[in-house]
Amino acid sequence: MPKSKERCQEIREEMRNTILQKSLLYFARNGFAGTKISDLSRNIGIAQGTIYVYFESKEELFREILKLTNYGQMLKRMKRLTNLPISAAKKLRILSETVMKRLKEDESFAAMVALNTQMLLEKNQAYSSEETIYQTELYEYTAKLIEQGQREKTMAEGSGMKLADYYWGVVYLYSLKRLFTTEYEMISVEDLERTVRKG
Amino acid sequence: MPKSKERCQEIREEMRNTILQKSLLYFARNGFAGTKISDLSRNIGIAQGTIYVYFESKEELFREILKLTNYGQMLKRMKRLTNLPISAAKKLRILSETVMKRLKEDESFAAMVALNTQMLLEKNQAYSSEETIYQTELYEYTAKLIEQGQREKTMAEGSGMKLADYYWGVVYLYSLKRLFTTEYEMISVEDLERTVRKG
Amino acid sequence: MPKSKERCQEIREEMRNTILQKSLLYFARNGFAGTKISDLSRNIGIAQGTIYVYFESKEELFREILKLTNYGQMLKRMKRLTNLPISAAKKLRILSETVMKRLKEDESFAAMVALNTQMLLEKNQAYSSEETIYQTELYEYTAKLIEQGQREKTMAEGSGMKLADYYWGVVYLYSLKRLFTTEYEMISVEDLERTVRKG
Amino acid sequence: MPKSKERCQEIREEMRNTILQKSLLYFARNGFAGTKISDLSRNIGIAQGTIYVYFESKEELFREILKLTNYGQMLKRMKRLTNLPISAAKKLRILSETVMKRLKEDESFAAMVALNTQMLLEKNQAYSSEETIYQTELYEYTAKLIEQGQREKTMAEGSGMKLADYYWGVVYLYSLKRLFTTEYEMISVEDLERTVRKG
DNA sequence: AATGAATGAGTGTTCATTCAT
DNA sequence: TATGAATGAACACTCATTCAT
Repeated sequence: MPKSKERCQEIREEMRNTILQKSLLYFARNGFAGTKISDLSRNIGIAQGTIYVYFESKEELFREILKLTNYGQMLKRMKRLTNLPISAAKKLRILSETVMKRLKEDESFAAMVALNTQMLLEKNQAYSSEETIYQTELYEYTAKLIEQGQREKTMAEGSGMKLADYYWGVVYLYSLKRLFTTEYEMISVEDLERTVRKG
Repeated sequence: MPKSKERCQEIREEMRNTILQKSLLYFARNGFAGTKISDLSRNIGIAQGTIYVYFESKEELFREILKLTNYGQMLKRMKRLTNLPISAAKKLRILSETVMKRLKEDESFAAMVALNTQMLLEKNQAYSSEETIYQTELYEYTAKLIEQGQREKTMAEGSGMKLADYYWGVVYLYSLKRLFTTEYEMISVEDLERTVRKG
Repeated sequence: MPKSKERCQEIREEMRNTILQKSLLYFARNGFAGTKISDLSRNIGIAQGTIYVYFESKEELFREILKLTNYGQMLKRMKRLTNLPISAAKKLRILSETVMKRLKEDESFAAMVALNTQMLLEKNQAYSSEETIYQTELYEYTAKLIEQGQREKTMAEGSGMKLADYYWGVVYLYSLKRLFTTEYEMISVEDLERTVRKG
Repeated sequence: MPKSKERCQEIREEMRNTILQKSLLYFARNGFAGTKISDLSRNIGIAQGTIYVYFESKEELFREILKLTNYGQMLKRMKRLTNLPISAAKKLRILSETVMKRLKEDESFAAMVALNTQMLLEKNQAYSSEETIYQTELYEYTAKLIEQGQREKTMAEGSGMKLADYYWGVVYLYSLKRLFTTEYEMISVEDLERTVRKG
C-alpha cells in the first residue's frame, strides 16, 4: 500500500529543509568551491545520493539556499519602520536592535547575510537572485532613513546610499565573525549605529 | 662571467614576484578552493608547470602569498605612532589617512588585508603564519591607542580590543569592496574613524 | 474461500506479464545498458520497487524477457513445413508470408527477434539462453529448406547455413526498422525471398 | 624551452586520432550507454583524464566519432558512378565490390556504417549529424541507380528508395556481423546484389 | 503487494601535479 | 628554465537496489 500522499509530501519537505538549513551553514563557511558534496552529506548524516533526490546539482542547491533568505520579511518591516511618525534616531535604534538580536540568536541569519552580501559583492551574475534585488531595496530604505536623520541633524553627512551600504557592510562583517570565530566580542548596538550617526 | 649567474638569479626573482603578485589578487578574489592553477597560470600568462618551478604546491604558493603582507612595516609605524606625544585623536587621524590612502592606491594592499583577515577570521590553523601574529599585535597597539583616547574622552566606550577589531574589520570590509566591486563609494576617513570615536 | 488465493495468483501473473511485455519493447529499443529501471517503471506506470517484487534484478528481468520468445513454436512449424511434400519455393513462400505478417502485426515479435538476434550476434555468453539454441536450430531447418531448393534449382548457390543466416538477418533488419522508425517502407515477401532465391 | 609548436600540434593530432579510432570500435560494439570511459581509456592505454584533454565530454567524443565517417567520399564516388555511361547492373557490381571489399578489409568502416545507420534508425535527434544527411543523399543516388536498372529490366520492381534502403540495410547487417562475431560467413557480392536485382 | 525515499557502489568529470621535451 | 600534454586521485553525479511504511 502506498504511504499516505500527504505524509509522504511532509517527509519530503522536512528532508529538503534539513538539507537546506545544514547546507546554508556549510556553504556560508566554506564557500561554493570549498564545499564538497561528500562532506556536506556526511555532515547532514545522509547519503550523497539523497541530496540529488531533492536537488538537481550542487549549483541548484546553492541557488535554493540563496532563495531561503527572508529579506522580503525584513524589507516589509523596514518599510513599516520608515513610515512611523518617529525620529530617524529612534527608527535606527529599533532596526539595529532587531538586527543585532537576530545576529546573536540565529546562526542561520548570519549565514544568510554572509552568503547574500558575498553574492552582492561579487556581483556574481550566475547567482543573482531575487534576493539580491530585495537586498538592494533594503539598502534604499535604509538610505531614506539616514537622509531623514540628516535633516534632523542626528545622522552623519554624506551620501545616504553610501552610509546605508556601510551600515549593512558592518552587519555583514559581524555575520562573518559569528560564523567563523568561536570566541569573539560582538559590537554593541551603539557601535553599529556609529557607522551612520552624527558624532 | 659571474654576471650571468646574478642576472639569472634576478630573472628568477622577477618571475617569482610576478607569480606572487598576480596570485595574491587571484586568491583574494576567488579564495583558495576557488582558484584553479590552470586559470591562475593563464591569467599570469605562463604555463601551469612554471608555477611548480617556483613553488612546491598550490598550498606553498598560498603560504608564500600570506608571508608577502608587510604587516611588520605597518606595525613598526604603529609603534612609532603610539609613542608620539600627541592626542589619540590625532594619532587615529594619521593612521586612518594612511590606511585609506593605501587602500585607494594599491589593490595589492586590499588583497593582503582581505586574505590575512580571512585567515584570522577562519582561524585556519593550516595557514596561521607569522603574519597573523603581527596582525594580532597590530590590533593590540590599536587597542592601546583607543584606550588613550578613552582617557582623553575622544573615543567610544567599550573594550579597546573590541573596538580595534571593529576598526580593522571595517578596513577589511572596504578591502573586499575594493577587490570585488568595480563601482562603489569608498567611505571617508571620518566614516572609518566613527567606528571608535566618541559621538 | 480458496478463490481469493487463485485470484491473487492471477493478479500476480498479470502484473508480471505487463512488466515483461513493456520491458521487452523498452530493452529492444534501448539495449540493456541504455535501459534505466527508473525510466522503465515510469513507462510501465508502476513504482521502481514493484519490479523488484517480481524480478530479482535488472539482469533477471532481461533473462526472463529473452525466455519469452516463442521460437519453440516457430521451430515446430518449421519442422512441419520441412516435412511437407511440396517444393522448397512454396515452403519459402509460406515461411516468408508468416514471418512478414507477424512482423507487421505484432511489435512484440519484432522486439523478440531484435533482442534474440542481438544476443546471437554479440554471442553474449551471460545471456545465452535456451532460446538462442532454438534459434540456431531454426537456422538449421531453414538451411535444409534452402538446400532442397538448391537441388530443385530454385535457390541461390552457396552454403545453406550462410543463406539461412542471411535470410533471418534481413528479418532482424526489418524488426529493427519496425521498432525504431515510425515511417518506413516494409519490404515485400518477394524482396525478402530474393535473399535466398535464384535469380 | 617550449616544444616546437608544429611538433606539439602534430602529437596532439595523433593522440586525438588514436582516441577517435579506438573509441569508434568501442562505441560501435557497446553502444553509447554501454561504453565506460574507464574501460575505454584502459583499452586505449591512456589515463581517463587524457580523454578530457581532447574532448569535452563522452557525448562530444561520440559526436566527433560520428563526424569521422567519410560518407562524403563514398557519396562522391557514387555520384561519379551514376554518371558513367554503363548499365545499372555494372554500376551495381562496382558499388557492391567496393563496399564488400572495405567491409572485409577495414573494421573501422564496419563500425562507421554500424554507428551511422543506428543513428539513422533511431532518428536520434541529439546526434543527427551532417553525416546522416550525406547518408540520406547516398540512399537517393542508390535509388536512382536502381531506377535506371528497372528501366533496363535488370532490377527488381518496387520503390527505388525502398530498395536502396534494403540494400544499405544489408550492408549494415554485415557490418554488425563483422563487428560482433569472430567466425561468420560473409555473403558474396551476388548475395548482396540480389536485394535489388531482378530474379 | 506496492510504494518511493534512501542508499552507495560505480560512473563521468575536474584539476593539482608530474615529466619528457 | 619553461612548456603543456599526461596523469590519477578526488570530486560531482547516476542508478540499480533496498526497505520502512
